Amino acid sequence: MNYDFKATEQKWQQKWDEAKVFEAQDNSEKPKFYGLVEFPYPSGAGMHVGHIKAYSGLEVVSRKRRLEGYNVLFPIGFDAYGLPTENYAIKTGIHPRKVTDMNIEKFTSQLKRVGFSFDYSRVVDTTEENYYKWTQWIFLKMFENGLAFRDKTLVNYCPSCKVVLSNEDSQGGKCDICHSDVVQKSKDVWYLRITEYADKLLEGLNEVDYLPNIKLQQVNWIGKSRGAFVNFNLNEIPEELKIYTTRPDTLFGVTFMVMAPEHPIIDKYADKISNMDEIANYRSECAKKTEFERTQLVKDKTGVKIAGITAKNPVNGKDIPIYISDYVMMGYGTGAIMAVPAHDDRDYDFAKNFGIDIIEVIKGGNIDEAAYTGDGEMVNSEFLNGMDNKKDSIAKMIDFLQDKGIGEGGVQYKMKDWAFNRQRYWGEPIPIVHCDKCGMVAVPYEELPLRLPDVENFAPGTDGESPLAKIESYVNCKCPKCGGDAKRETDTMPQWAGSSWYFLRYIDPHNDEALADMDKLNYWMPVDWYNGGMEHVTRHLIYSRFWHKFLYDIGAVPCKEPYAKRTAQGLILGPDGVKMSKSRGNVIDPNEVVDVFGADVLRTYVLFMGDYEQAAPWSESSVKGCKRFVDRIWNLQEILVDGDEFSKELSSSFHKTIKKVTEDIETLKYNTAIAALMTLLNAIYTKGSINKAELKVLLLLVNPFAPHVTEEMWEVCGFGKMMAADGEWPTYDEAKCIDETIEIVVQINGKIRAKLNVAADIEQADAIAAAKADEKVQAELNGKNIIKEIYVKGKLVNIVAK
RNA sequence: GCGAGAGUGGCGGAAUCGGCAGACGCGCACGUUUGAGGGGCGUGUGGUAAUCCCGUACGGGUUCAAGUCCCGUCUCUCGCACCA
Repeated sequence: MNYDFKATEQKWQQKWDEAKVFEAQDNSEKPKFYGLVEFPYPSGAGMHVGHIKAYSGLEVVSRKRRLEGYNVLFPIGFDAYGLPTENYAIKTGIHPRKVTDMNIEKFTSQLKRVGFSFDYSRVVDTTEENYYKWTQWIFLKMFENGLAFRDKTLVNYCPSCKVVLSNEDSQGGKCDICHSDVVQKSKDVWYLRITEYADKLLEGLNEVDYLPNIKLQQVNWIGKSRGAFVNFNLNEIPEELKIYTTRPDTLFGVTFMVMAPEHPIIDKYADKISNMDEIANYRSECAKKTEFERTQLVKDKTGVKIAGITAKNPVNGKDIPIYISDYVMMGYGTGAIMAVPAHDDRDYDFAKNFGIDIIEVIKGGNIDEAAYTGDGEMVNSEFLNGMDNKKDSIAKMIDFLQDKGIGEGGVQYKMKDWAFNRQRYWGEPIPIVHCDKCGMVAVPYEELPLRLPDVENFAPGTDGESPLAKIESYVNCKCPKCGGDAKRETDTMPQWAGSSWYFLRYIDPHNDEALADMDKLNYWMPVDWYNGGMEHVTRHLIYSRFWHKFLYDIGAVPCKEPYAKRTAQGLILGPDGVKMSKSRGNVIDPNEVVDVFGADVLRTYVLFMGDYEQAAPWSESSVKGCKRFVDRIWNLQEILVDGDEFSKELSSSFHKTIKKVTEDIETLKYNTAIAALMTLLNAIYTKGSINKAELKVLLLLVNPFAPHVTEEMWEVCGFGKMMAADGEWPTYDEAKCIDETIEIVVQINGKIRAKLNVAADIEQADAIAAAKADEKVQAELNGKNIIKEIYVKGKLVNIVAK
């Protein structure tokens, strides 16, 4: 009796759809479970098996939860704004709306063929008006609260093409398109003040259950450091140079200072500087370097000494020179540093290059050879001498700075404000109007959504502007405040915008009054379990936590943290062991696997192929192992007998397997859960029969992995109408997981010499006696003195003898 | 450079409160069924002629007992990267 997976899978996908069994209930007495997977970007290439693995993890958990009696929300949607769609539109002339719809349709059909239990009544598409209306609403709330602002920044700009380029498109300082020199251009851009939430984002990590490495990556990304701000008086001009340092203990070791090349003090006092030519030269050379190059030149420190301005070290009054160098960046701290060559590698390299004094202030290294960055006793530091640098001297120095009014303790973050705009068409329009009289004015809430206008040509405008800038009917408008002529903002939001709050919309996807109803939010939030890729645990996860915390602060959501738990799956590599990519031609299409082996096999394999969190290569032949597994489940019907309780021979195997599968699914150990099911299946075939009570439990256990074949058998065997609706997850009895007899190992001096079958509850004395009674053991022990006897309960006996 | 993780058969991977290394699957071999084609069933499968012995990246150590703990070295993957 061959299993017709094609017909069966189609049959049940249709039945589930018709019965709406996977639709979450908003009003339910049941406990809730909200499982979230990262919604895909619907690219033209369709899904690959990596998507399937990413969704299969929580798919299994969701199916299990339903059988356990939970009201489950397991939604899916599409993060559909983005460059590939736009580029495709530029190339083909097909409107991005149309491209997006086609791609979503393709993705949906792929998802459905795999039999995922998503709630398709709640699909969210970030490019739909009634969705981005609320993305814009959140932006306006941020604008209102001073969290969205405009500021200048340097961007890669090609003067020939007149476009802003990403770092990737300007490698080597040349424009990717016309190969002319790229320059750094100052441009007004939108920012979201995420730094204001840095501490909240850090603190929030204490109340969530993320994998430790995910938490750590977030902590590193935020990059909080403690230190001090210190003001250095400048000798020739009436100005202080403020610096930030994490090492106030080393202030006596300062022998020079360095400013970022673009530091404003230089231009302000250009007339006091006698070598501005040299400085201008250095600056233009730096401007040619892309950020990429700038970070490559780690060892070779370059720079220019500022002639005409020197500083005074505030702790000892010594005069020190000031340099500019591109190893100091305007974007972090104050754009200027105090340099302590004796105890900082970069300052050391610089000092060696420029022949600057190196003064040791912490004992422990050899400053003739290298900077010493470790800890030790303070020297050459007046009132700090003799102290431990780490323990006392930092606090003492900060006290000193504060007393004298020349500095104070402070913190800095590596995380920068979020550059929140793109000069592109296919994104959410930023709902702001520029009025000569009123400045930047928000589009009134009742006018949302601010619709993306139709255009013919999606290519970016000249002078680094968005395609929207070319549409006069869009750009020209009236100021909502004064009614005068005004112009619309023409930049759009970056791709990260829509994905920063989508999990809220799933809760109430059709709401016109609010981004989601508060009662529903109260019921469903927070997300109980969020799974996705490791590549998103910094940016997307931080951004969306930021938005959520802001929404909490304005009372739009009921909880501080959006995700109670976060895990991450590993990649599926190509059969050649490298990352799947179109250019390599090693991409596996899930449709092809479903065609040949069926959805149940695909689902089982992506979870069985290895540790869920680790990357693993695709193996066509290993898929066959899972095919056999599914077929062997089906063929159990041939050896089915009556019975309404577990048979004696299989009872403990069943209890053990229920326990193993129940626990493993909760800890991402899908591979060992499936292995346990295979082991049980082998035991059943060895016995030669399975009764109805046993089959019923087995089908339930296998169902989250292979739902189609188990549903069909559930019906055929008369266990019920539809497992997804009437099945109940089996329970186990801890006491019945234990076998009556067990095998213990007998070691002599740590080497295995015999194996014994004994009663499971055997005591130490009996076990050792039984071991000594063994023939082989006696032979080994002959003529030796027993020194020690060790018994590990249920495992082994070790006899130490000489 | 910094941070995190990982090195186990021909392959994917099991087993880490120290206690039978290689579960489960692939592949392979032999047998069987046989209208035979990426079929089914059974047996075997770390190395070795071996029931001895040797084996979890490499070198030491602790222990009755080490893949697991400690010290040192090497390699790979990922993230961040001149963050003061």
